Amino acid sequence: MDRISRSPAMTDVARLAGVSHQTVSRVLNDHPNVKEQTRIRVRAAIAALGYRPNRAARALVTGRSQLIGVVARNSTLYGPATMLSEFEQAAADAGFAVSVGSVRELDRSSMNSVVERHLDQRVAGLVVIANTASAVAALAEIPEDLPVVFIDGDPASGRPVVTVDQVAGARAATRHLLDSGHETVWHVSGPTDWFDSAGRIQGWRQTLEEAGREVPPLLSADWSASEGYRTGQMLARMPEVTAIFTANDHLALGILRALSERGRRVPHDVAVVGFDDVPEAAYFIPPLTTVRQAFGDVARAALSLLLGQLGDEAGTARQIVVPAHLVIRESAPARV
Amino acid sequence: MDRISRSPAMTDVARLAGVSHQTVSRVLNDHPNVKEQTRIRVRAAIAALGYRPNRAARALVTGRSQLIGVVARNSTLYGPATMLSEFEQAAADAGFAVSVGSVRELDRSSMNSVVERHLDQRVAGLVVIANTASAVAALAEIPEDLPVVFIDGDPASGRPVVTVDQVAGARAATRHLLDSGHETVWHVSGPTDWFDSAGRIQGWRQTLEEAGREVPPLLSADWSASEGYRTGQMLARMPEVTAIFTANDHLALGILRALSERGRRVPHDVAVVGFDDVPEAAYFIPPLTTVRQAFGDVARAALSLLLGQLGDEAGTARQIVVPAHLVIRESAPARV
DNA sequence: AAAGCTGATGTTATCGATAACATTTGTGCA
DNA sequence: TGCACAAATGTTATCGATAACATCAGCTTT
Repeated sequence: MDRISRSPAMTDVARLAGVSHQTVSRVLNDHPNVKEQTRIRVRAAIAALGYRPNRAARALVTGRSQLIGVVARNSTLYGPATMLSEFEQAAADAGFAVSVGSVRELDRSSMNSVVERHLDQRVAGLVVIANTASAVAALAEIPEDLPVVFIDGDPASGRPVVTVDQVAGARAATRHLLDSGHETVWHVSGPTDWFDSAGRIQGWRQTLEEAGREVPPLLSADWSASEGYRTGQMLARMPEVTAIFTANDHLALGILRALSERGRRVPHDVAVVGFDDVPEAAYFIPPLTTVRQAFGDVARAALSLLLGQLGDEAGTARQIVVPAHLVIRESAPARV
Repeated sequence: MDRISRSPAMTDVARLAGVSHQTVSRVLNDHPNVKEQTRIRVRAAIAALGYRPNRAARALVTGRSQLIGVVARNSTLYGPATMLSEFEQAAADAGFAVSVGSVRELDRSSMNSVVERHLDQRVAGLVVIANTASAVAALAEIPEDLPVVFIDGDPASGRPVVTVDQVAGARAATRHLLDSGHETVWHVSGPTDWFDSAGRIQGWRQTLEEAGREVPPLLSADWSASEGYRTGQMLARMPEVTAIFTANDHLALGILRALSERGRRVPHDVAVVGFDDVPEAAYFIPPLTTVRQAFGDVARAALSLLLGQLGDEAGTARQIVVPAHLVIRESAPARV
């Protein structure tokens, strides 16, 4: 009766194949000591019944799940969303499922509750998109023995980290503007407590200093078009500003609008370079020169670092840096 | 020895509290028949040990997991990404974890493999962001008895569906343009096989017909700024085009650029209305009038429909429609 | 030919929870 | 006072897999 409704278990397969359930388990786990003929018979029984191993039972006895938890602050932003999607694909290929845990704020209690939720599920490992030092600090509760990989985290934390080479990206952007003949480059950064922002600021400043140029005051904003606009309104009134490097494309969008309202032409009067290369950056007015980050590579690198820890291979890399490269469009063309 | 490393189980709590493990289980599940004093003692033991119930064990014996699978096509787009994030929050509040499964393509085999992955995990239910009829068709493999909710799916499918009122949104947009004095409104739609596109087309067409206006030929594109630009280049050359309603904000962005290049002023020469209200829409040049969808409401509605099915309450709603409303900005102001 | 492997398979214990049933304790009422 | 019934708690079976150990052929090896 209830045999029909219940989904088949290993013993059902065993009965049909005329073997013990342990042999079925061996076939499933590719254990060598199974006769080829038996293996085939078991496989046939599995297919016939549409058998599907119960992960809960497996997790219970082995003590490990095939689940990776991802903690993200705001998976609505282009970067995190892309990363999450890419990561899920990579994890699936490696036989892992991905459980997400978004958090609205970075305070300790929200972070802890997300981590708790993941621990409840007995995730095998955690990937944390931790953009700020405070996020890293709020994660103090993560047990030492749980494998973790940080994306964009603090390289000095001792935990494995995957980062985009923000410094090099920012250098390329700044260099490009100087090479186009600008005297100096202004920078509108993201929130200064973000690692990403810090790297971009550093690359920008270094490049100016190495070229012996004046370093204008740093302007910082959140990542939104809205703050870009407000900052842009100010910059648009300053005739000495001829080149602006912004920490992301949405800031750049706001700045472009402020410049346009003020009648300052881009790139003729002011050149603008963004960061991210969101899909629509090519259709801003004018099309945006920006720095592209290889999010797919970041996701795959994070997975490989995590799998390295799961396999307790002590010798795996602790830090991976993924390059960023300049994409030149009209907002800051190759030459003025 | 190994007591230290192993995370505490229910029996450990029971021993410390001086009760049986079953009593611990009762406390955990808020069973009424537990003396208050015992309850307190057990709670204290739980806290003291940092005990955390093993979901795998629970899932094994109850036969149901506290896991909801989400199938999304492209969680990088603003809509799906926002929805996913909101959904995760809502699910967490209800004690459910969320496992994501993205697919790059909508073909049958990718869809099936995602569903398989979720079934392997014994998800309690599935939420499918199925934007096209083909996606729904590709999901034929979902077992009849697995609770499923579609977001943006086909209302005629018989499965519970949550949709945004695309028709009403499109009507509001079109109506607004007509009210501003335009003779007719051109529409650049998304891919015509998307339910969203179909609803928006329908609302647009209805409104024009009811007003006795000429219905211009339908232009359709994918959702990208890139195709918006190409379509915009064509529209910009047609002096009779004075009002354009686009199926999303990124298309609108491409069109704005094409119009700008051609020297057609927005909104003076051509008014433009988008759809989505992405956060940066207010900073397009000019700021975009658009239709906002309440993605958070969609996510919560989907969750409630799903939980309704899990609780086998037969009488729950089968379809929820979430409103959309017009946000007026400069690309199509209140009056010309 | 007996001892000793090794490969193939089966048996039983186990993970950590809930379900079902059993037992003890407590309370109201005739 | 004692009986009936409810409340509180304990005992044992169970879910479906893997781990550990046991068994049993069929081969070497000396």
